[in-house]
Amino acid sequence: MSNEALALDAAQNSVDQATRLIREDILSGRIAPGERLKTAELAKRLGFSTMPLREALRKLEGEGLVAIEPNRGATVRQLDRAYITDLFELNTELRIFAVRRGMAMLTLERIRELEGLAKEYRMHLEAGEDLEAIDCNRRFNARLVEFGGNREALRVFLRGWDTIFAFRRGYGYGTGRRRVMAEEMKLLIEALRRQDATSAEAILRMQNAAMMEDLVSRIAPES
Amino acid sequence: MSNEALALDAAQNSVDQATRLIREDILSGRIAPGERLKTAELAKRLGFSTMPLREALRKLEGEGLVAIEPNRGATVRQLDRAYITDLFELNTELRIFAVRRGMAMLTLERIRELEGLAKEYRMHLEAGEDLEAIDCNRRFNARLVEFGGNREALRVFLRGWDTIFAFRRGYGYGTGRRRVMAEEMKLLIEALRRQDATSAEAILRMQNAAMMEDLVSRIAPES
DNA sequence: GGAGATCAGATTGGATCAGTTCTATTCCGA
DNA sequence: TCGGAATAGAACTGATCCAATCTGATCTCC
Repeated sequence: MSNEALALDAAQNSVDQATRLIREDILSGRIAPGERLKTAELAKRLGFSTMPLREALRKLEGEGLVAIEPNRGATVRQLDRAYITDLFELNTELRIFAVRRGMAMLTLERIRELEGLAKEYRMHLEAGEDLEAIDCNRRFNARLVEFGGNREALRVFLRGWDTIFAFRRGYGYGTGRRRVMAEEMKLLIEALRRQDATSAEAILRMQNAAMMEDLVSRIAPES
Repeated sequence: MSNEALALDAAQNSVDQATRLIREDILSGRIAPGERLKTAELAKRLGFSTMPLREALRKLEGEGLVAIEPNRGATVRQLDRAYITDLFELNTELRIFAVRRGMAMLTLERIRELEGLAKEYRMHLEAGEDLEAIDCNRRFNARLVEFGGNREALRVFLRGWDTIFAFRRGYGYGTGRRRVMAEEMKLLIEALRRQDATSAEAILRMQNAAMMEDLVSRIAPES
């Protein structure tokens, strides 16, 4: 499991280092879905022996990021349409769950933190800094789920989020949704301030519907 | 990821076979949480060389079942109280989500299938066949979540369920809840028949509260 | 000209081995 | 008798080797 997504990698030995490097390469899009991961090639590129890489690939197989077929080696896992939409829907549900559960424990400080992140998001947006905006969006939502207080939900959410974005990178982002997103953050925070779970849930569901439409339109009809 | 929990293991090579065997040993409780998994010992017991076992353990590390510390080897992951309760709560939420989402797509045939499983559960209960009853309960709930139509939710649910039960095995089950459980299955099915999502959700939440209380009472106060 | 067999190169799978790190016992001194 | 250090053993880590398998290209035959 991605304990490392929360607590950082110890990464003292080659296996952990290699795992982290390959994982980053996949999630950042430097290695595309479907691409083969040959141990010899990775060994040369990353400077390890093939042994640690074999173990690293197995670990990533366990995480679901790569698929290993007997005698054919590892490939970056193909993410089909159903998988991505299921993942996305699940993540929306996790956010709603977190908001409902965390509403009572929300402090003013936490709301301010979310406001800060929303503001940062708008700034990056206006400056045209796409990558920073995306990262900020991730931090906003991760924090939102974290305030729900269920660490397992957060773990599942983060893995899903990263996988979805690794996928979207290949298909491009919809820039049209960006400004709406900033507006939705604002509305959500207001709902949180009012302790209005119903409104918050409605906002998240609307957001889900819009994002899902955008997502599906980019994916080939059947895959 | 436990693709194998859904699609069965191909298991042509030693690594996949070893992974499956060790996973079963852990989830069935034959190997206790915290116990060390020495490659040499496993190699002798399972009849493989140490090489495939190293990779198998890495894969299980990715799945979150074992923890590997540098130069100290693998141990069955320790499941603390917060982890288990978070997992349990998440699973309840996933069931509620599945019921809400799957309600509209419920056919009479599916409801009958659930009824069949509920009946089987009662029979095993009266016959005192605990293990069969537990397995039946798992199938009932897995089917319930599956009818929700979100395969990712199902995957997360199953992994959580298996982990929780691997944990409970060590602390013993509450036999007092058994008969209530059978009653709750019945009520849930009735609610599904009436397309009454609100009732169904209420039943699941009540069940969650009762189970959680039972669970927490068995765990040491702090761990 | 196309389909299937064949063969060489590339890649994975499993095994063994030396080096390093950790663990647990033992031994020595206070 | 207790505490700490030294040591011996066990286990893990990383590297290399060889066999088994796959991939892709060429060649032959229909």
